[in-house]
Amino acid sequence: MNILTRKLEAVGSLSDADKRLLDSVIVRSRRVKARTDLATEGDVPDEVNLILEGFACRYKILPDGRRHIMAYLVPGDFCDIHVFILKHMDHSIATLSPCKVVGIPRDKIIELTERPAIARALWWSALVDEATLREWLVNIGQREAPIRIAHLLCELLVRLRAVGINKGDSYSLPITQTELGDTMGLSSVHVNRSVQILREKGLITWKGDQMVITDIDGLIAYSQFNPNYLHLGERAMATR
Amino acid sequence: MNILTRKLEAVGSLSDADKRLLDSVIVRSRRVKARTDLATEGDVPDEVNLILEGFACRYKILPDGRRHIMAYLVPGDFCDIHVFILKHMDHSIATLSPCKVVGIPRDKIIELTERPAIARALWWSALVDEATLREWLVNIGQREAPIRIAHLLCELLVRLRAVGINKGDSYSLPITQTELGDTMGLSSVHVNRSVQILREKGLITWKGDQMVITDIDGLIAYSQFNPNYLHLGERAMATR
DNA sequence: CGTACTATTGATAGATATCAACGCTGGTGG
DNA sequence: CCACCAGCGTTGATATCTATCAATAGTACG
Repeated sequence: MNILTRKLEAVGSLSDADKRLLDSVIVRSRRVKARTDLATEGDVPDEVNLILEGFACRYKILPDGRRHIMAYLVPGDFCDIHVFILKHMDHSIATLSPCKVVGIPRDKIIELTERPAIARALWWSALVDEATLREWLVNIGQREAPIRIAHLLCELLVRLRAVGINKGDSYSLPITQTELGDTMGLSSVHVNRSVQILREKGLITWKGDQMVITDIDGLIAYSQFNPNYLHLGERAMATR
Repeated sequence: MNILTRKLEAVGSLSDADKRLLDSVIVRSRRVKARTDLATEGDVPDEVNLILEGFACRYKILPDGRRHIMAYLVPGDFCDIHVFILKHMDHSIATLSPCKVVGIPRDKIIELTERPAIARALWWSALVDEATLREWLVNIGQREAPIRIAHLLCELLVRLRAVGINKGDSYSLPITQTELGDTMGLSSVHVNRSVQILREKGLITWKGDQMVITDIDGLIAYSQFNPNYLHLGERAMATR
């Protein structure tokens, strides 16, 4: 079962025909180096990118050169579905790590949306993306740095678990502390000190790409994490 | 022309039949007092609320009692379209000022989405809401307090202008400084001082409900405001 | 074996929160 | 009609959080 199917089945089961259709869109995937734009603000893309492996992000650059990362795109996530309605990209998308990506042409997407179960799952996915944005807004607006970071780490575990690319309470987090800072609205120095607090509390280990959550219950409690906003069914929540 | 039609026509023109259908959903509107929940986190609403007059907001309450406002809902905005896909509300919705609201039953919404032009306009509206959320994330994550507030004031002018309820560069902003703080991730004291900076710079006047932007070009420049993310067509942008 | 990026640390500056107090205003009950 | 009360805006003093600057060390990579 491909990763997209796995993600969409969290919403509701799909017929064999639906699954075959989903398989058929994942052909001719390409490899993309780390830190490469998949789409740039102002673009009018003609196909939709789906991440198969690796981490990508949505970001904006401010006039003074600062960057803010507004979303992480992990395997199973679509980059630019809005293309069908909104003319130009109002933000950019870039890989963070090396990625495997597949570009799905317009026609194929339309074919997908003609299947009610798939259309519903895609709509669910878009709404969850929006709910995640709202939670990020609260996170940045209200929580102080170490808690803010801890909250993100919980979210990522749940999201990666939903597509089965966690390893227990560990996962690959191929980003730098500077990138984490651009995500959390913090300087890289402050991220460093905040991460050290999480380490000292015995909540996590983070070395290279490997994020190990050593005390998941502690991390959830510390970060006030409540996964409701991800709207995962019971099935996905139980999957380890 | 009702306010919903006005908003949706910013995307593309609608047929007379479409307009009549839109008129038909705005019946039996009700008045709601200020500071009243229209939906509460955990609810499973059965109809969709549309704001006709007044300001409402999306918000979440944190375990320690803090509140974060994640969106302003102004006339023409739908509160809870996601109801069709996501079971329960992952946030609450409340009026800020006295409002006129209409509850649109499920069936009516389905009827609306059977019209291609209306369906497209509703989809556009949802995508713009999401783009707005991304811009708010950048705003809170990267800009300091007075600029952050200025940016919001620019956005509100553009949005209210799009539905024709501005008065030149002035509009009714029926919220307190504390509520503005809950929106911007700032304390009310700091909001107060930041607003004074905007006043001293000659950019705005704000007394009671009346927000007067006294130097719109200055405010746009100061806040680095770029309305691209609102994806308004040329028509809406030119409307005063 | 340089080179460049990343992580880390210390010192200092700046932004924002918190606490406390006061005046103003609008509503409300006597 | 007036006294009182509650909420809001405002101000000052102080504490806390976070950014910036600068330096060092580890690490990957050509």
